[in-house]
Amino acid sequence: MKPQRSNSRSNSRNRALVEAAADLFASQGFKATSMRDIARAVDMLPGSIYYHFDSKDDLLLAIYEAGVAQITQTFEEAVESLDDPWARLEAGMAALIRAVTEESSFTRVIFKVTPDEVPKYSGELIAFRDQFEAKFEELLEGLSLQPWVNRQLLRLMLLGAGNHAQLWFSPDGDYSADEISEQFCRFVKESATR
Amino acid sequence: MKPQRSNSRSNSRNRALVEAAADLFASQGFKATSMRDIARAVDMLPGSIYYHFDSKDDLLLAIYEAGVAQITQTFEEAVESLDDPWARLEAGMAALIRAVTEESSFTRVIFKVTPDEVPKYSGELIAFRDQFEAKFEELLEGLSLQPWVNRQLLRLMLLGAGNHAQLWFSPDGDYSADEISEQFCRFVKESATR
Amino acid sequence: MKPQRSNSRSNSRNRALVEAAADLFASQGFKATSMRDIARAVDMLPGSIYYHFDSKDDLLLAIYEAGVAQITQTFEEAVESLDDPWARLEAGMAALIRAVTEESSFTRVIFKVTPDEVPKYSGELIAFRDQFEAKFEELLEGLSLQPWVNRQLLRLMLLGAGNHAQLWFSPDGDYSADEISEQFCRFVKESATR
Amino acid sequence: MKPQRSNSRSNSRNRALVEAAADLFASQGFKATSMRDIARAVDMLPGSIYYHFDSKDDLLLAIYEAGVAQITQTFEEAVESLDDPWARLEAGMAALIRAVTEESSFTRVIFKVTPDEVPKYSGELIAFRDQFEAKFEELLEGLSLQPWVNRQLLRLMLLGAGNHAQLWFSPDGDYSADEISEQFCRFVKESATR
DNA sequence: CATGAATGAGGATTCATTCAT
DNA sequence: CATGAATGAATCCTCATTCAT
Repeated sequence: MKPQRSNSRSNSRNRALVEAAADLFASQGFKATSMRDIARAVDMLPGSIYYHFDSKDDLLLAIYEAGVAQITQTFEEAVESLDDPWARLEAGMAALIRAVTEESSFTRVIFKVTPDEVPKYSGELIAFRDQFEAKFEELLEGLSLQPWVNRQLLRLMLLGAGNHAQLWFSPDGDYSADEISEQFCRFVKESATR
Repeated sequence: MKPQRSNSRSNSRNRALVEAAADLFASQGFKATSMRDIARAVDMLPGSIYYHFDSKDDLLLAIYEAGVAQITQTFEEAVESLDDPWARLEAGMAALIRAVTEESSFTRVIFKVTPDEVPKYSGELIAFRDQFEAKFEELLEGLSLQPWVNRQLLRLMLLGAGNHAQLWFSPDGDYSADEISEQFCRFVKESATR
Repeated sequence: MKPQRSNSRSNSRNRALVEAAADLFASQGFKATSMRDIARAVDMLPGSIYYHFDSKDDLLLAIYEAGVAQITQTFEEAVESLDDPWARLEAGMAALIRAVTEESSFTRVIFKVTPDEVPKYSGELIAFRDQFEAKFEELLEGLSLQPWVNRQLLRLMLLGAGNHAQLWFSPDGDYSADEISEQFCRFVKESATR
Repeated sequence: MKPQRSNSRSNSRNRALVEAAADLFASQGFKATSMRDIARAVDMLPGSIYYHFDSKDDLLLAIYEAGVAQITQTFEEAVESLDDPWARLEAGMAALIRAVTEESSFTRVIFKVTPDEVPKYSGELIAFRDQFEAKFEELLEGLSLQPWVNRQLLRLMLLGAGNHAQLWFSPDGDYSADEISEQFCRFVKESATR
């Protein structure tokens, strides 16, 4: 009775829909955004959204997917041309901060909406997050560090610090994403390399 | 016309009410927790809650207030007996991680529910948060650091890293709050001092 | 289990209670005024009102009773010293307008709150209203009128006109209750006599 | 961001909805009528009403609008074929009495529900009322009256008398709207001319 | 005389969702 | 592709009232 696999025809309206939803989820949160809000933003009726997506949860899933794809790409582009592991870390960190703040709302949704808000897909959402964190982990692998350094905790510290920027970063503020990244990484570089 | 300091009589039921609400807000989030949920948890009727608090928002305000009081106290107790600035930082950081994770749900609410979820009181909630962050800032003032260190960004990094622990920390996990704090602070200490 | 006949001990608090309720009923209406509103106005708790009155409806009943007593007295005082039937009509009409507007809120309640808002006592309330209207009717009996005049409709016209003043009369307006009454009565006098 | 002229699609159900609401508002009052009551009357669920109207207040606004349109039309039809100012007054007055009593409940709502019951729209509601009263005023302008007559007070007297009929008029009673109007106007005509 | 605490029913409104057209 | 109309359950909250103390 409902043959399609993951109901999301990709045409112009569909794109606008996802973008509007991402904007709203990123700025107000998932629960606080209603289907009405989204519909209004794309000049549609609430019911019409269901032609494109089976549910609000599915919409979020699509946004997460697109967001991870995007941040991964941004991340890789920032890093691929660099050889020095520390330069790569710094570039990656800067990409994270940008993703969490300025960049498109797709990426911001990933860090704003936590998987446990959508039990139905929490597994998938966590998987998407992990997918990105794995990229980040790779970055750390390239570093040669002092024996006292716990790589897992280092990763968590940097991720947390970067993530947190979404709460205080302002494009008009005193620091750019690059400057912030440089400062954060310097603590690690100066301490963890003899 | 009637002073009434913000409707919240303090007796046994009232306490249970706030605690139940804090538990739920901390674990499910503010929006996702209904007054019904809270009422059920304390075996009350939803309407009865309004004898104790004027609104759901006011409940959150009370929790924030209690949470900040508690974390501030925990924080100060952890730090006051210590003289060495780095030892103080480490102890403070550990207190933050504990507050964000194990400790009573009151403190967890502060880091889980963001002020912008409650427009009516966002000002007050931010003030409560700042109150704690000021304590944290004091800690950093005691440190003598290299000239390249930006104290503001350092504070933000540590706060973010600690804050983030709420998402991954597990009391049964590989590391204790103390161990995590020690690792985080070591990056700073080893790099930022001579 | 509840011996008292019409539960309304008359002491100071009781008086304040009825007055506050009358004020609120007169200005906001019966349905729109909550027991909480009334309690707040006399610095009591909502539950405490029930020591004095058995229900909100009973409160209204008491107000109606007091209101009718008062308007009747005002009315009689205005009229008793006069002999000329037309002068009596004019004075009575002026008393009505005052009752509906400036005078204590007790009388205003009678003309603002309609009996059908309180099914339980609608009979009693109507009786109270009739009690006053009877006074008004007496006034008309003294007049000698042309045969074409229907006394019942005349009464209804004057009552309606006076009643209506509650909606537009202002103590700071262009006309006093006396002037209004004089104008209204003049139409009747000039046409209905010889 | 979206004009939307005030949410009220016009089709069959919508019409039934407004009519049912008008009936209930006219007979029980605005505050005393719940959305549940209205929904039950049209065999809908309470929530469904909100597809057609944004709020209970908006429903009242729509009814007022329709009511004023209707009474204005009735009024004009009654008056337009007549030339004699006194005949016009009498016809207009009769139309008012009918509007307040027998006629559709739309018009009755205007005279039963006072603007101050709905603070949000009290301005608009007053404007609607004024719109009708202006029609009534025009009627008086055509009359040549004695110098002692205050046209404003005359208007208020007639309006009040007519308005009041809603409380006592019965279609099965002793008098028709025409008879009542004739009697009321006669007082004015006989006194105020020559 | 009154309070403190609660009840239970009902208030308006919002929600994600459905489905015939 | 989308709408127009509705559902049903849940939302926060307010109500008049009760009753042990």
